[in-house]
Amino acid sequence: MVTASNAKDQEEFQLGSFFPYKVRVFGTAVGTAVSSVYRERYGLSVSEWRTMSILGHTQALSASEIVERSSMDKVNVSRAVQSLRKKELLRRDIDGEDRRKSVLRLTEKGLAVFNDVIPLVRNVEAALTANLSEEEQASLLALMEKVQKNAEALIGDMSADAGNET
Amino acid sequence: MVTASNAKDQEEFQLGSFFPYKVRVFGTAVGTAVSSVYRERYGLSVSEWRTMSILGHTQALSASEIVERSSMDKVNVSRAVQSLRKKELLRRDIDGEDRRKSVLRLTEKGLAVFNDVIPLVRNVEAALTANLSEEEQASLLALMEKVQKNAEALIGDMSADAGNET
DNA sequence: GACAGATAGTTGCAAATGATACTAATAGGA
DNA sequence: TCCTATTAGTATCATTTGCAACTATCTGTC
Repeated sequence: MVTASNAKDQEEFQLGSFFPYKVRVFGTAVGTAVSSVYRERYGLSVSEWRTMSILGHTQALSASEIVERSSMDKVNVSRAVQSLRKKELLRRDIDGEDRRKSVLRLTEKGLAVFNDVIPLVRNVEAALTANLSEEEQASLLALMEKVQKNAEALIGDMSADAGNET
Repeated sequence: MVTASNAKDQEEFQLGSFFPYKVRVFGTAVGTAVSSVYRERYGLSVSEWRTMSILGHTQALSASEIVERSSMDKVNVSRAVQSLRKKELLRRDIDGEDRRKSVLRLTEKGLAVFNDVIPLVRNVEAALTANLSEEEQASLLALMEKVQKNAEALIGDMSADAGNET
């Protein structure tokens, strides 16, 4: 038994019990369950849905304000806006004060779609956590947030390393 | 106060407190933290990493056996295999009994890469849950699994509805 | 032993995502 | 006023992913 610990460490890696793998599978399942609702009904992508749902209640924001609230980057938002305009769900005007800025709002059609989708996604949301107690739901959210913070810290570290060797 | 409940339901949708949105943001952060490790070091994609890690310890599987163990579909696996072969990290032979089947195993080079990456991803895994107690980790996994089952049930229902109207 | 179906894996096309570079407009000095 | 740096948003290209159709091989039945 000379080769014990070292060889074992490497040999026993099991994808199925690897935490990040489980997270990804979990996230994909949840994401698919929700997004297929608005995809099937209205052909909306995730970015489009996010954009709509942020505009839905606040109305009239610029693209960069949407970026701030949606964890999407500006490229993503720009494409969602284009595609929503093509579908006539969203209208874009130019800010009078600053002509770089857009003023985005849902059209009536867009608002109608949004209001139609809301109860559907709310149902899915409810079904996802139906068999969890209030405490469990709160705990799940809290733990996810904690892990997410750790992940973001790691990502930050890595890009810092990449840019800067000092 | 005539318009109370109905209007409110629709108006108050907040993306930031929408459970599936939180899950997606969480999953993306975790996924990015891990995959950038093997992407930056060896240019491996998630599918490639999964394929390697399944072959790593069991050795010599067919593509469809990888499909069963990886929550990837066969297209995904096929492409990962191609790309790993191009990098000479994986070797494919043809099964003598059934010439449709492939026999996949890591090359020496592939095994070396795999063994090199394992401690790195293990570190990330540890860092992600460093500030969670054993109980919290167990609870997080259990709750994710519960929600995931719900999500899979929903997805199953939806595709059943789509195919079949009776 | 030939033919219908099932199975293993591949290919091609379209949508989605990420990273980088670019254009247009504004702001802040000198 | 003019010049540089910033900011808003768009365009470009490479990767990734999903879906559907396709090829090759095998199995079972007649």
